[in-house]
Amino acid sequence: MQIGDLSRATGVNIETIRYYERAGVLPPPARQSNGRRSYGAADARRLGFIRHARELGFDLSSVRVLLALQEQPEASCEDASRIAQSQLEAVESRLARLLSLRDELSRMISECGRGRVSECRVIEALAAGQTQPHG
Amino acid sequence: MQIGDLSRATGVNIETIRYYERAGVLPPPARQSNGRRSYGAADARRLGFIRHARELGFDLSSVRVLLALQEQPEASCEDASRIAQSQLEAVESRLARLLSLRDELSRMISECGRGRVSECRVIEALAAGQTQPHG
DNA sequence: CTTGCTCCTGTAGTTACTACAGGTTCTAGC
DNA sequence: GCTAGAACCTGTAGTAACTACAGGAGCAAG
Repeated sequence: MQIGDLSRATGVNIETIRYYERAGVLPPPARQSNGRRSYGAADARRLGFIRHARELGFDLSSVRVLLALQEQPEASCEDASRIAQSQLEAVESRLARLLSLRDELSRMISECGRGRVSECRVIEALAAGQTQPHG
Repeated sequence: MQIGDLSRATGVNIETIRYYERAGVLPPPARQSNGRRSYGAADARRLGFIRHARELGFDLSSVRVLLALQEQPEASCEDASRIAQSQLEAVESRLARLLSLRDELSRMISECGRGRVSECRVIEALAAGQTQPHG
């Protein structure tokens, strides 16, 4: 499998695959006699794992830890669970934040009189925010 | 007001204030005779506006547009409303995505047997994801 | 044998900052 | 007047996770 095939198989950009190799989450693959990268099914599985973890919001350093854990099946599961737990907490706090943003944006839009900017609630809402406390 | 005062007044990092000047969202301020930046109340208001917009998830190019609109009060409100509307849509889609991530993470964690990695549902859940379609 | 595709390396650009190096200026205390 | 230490200045580089491009090589088809 050349890099283009792996890209099509996994939906991951070619440049991103090479980036993952530089970043140390994909091992340097074997090379064909002409110097081109040669991948196998294991690489596709690993890349699929990485892609899914990234889509779940794990950063590459967490992915590295998860991959290392995966390679020692006798190790404890707690590290993986802890990473997922902290990821869940981050997701919960992003959720709470986004919910309040949605409310504020909805309110801004519904209050916009569709008149002149001087009467526009959108800009006023943004300007008003500066006096409110923020955590 | 020197840059440090403005920073304390708005809660925006000094380096970030200088960055905003380079990025063209804060106008280059007057300088004291010693070359130091000198700000007024209008700058603090503008920076508060920028900060609030950034907290709402607007990127700097949207902030630039909103600021430009703000400066021509005779213009139509529709541009501002449209920016807020597209922002709302982005927030809604991020919300939907995060909600499903939360469910998947919760499930992963609750199914983790807290045994060996070989039985770990967290890693398995990530590996399994690769065969599922993603939009 | 030329066109065009895929691949290679290496570097620079992206966003929104943040951090540092190396230098100047101001302020307070002695 | 002198010195220590803030606070400020410019300019550059680092961050994450890519993305894009320059410039060159190999390969397959017509």
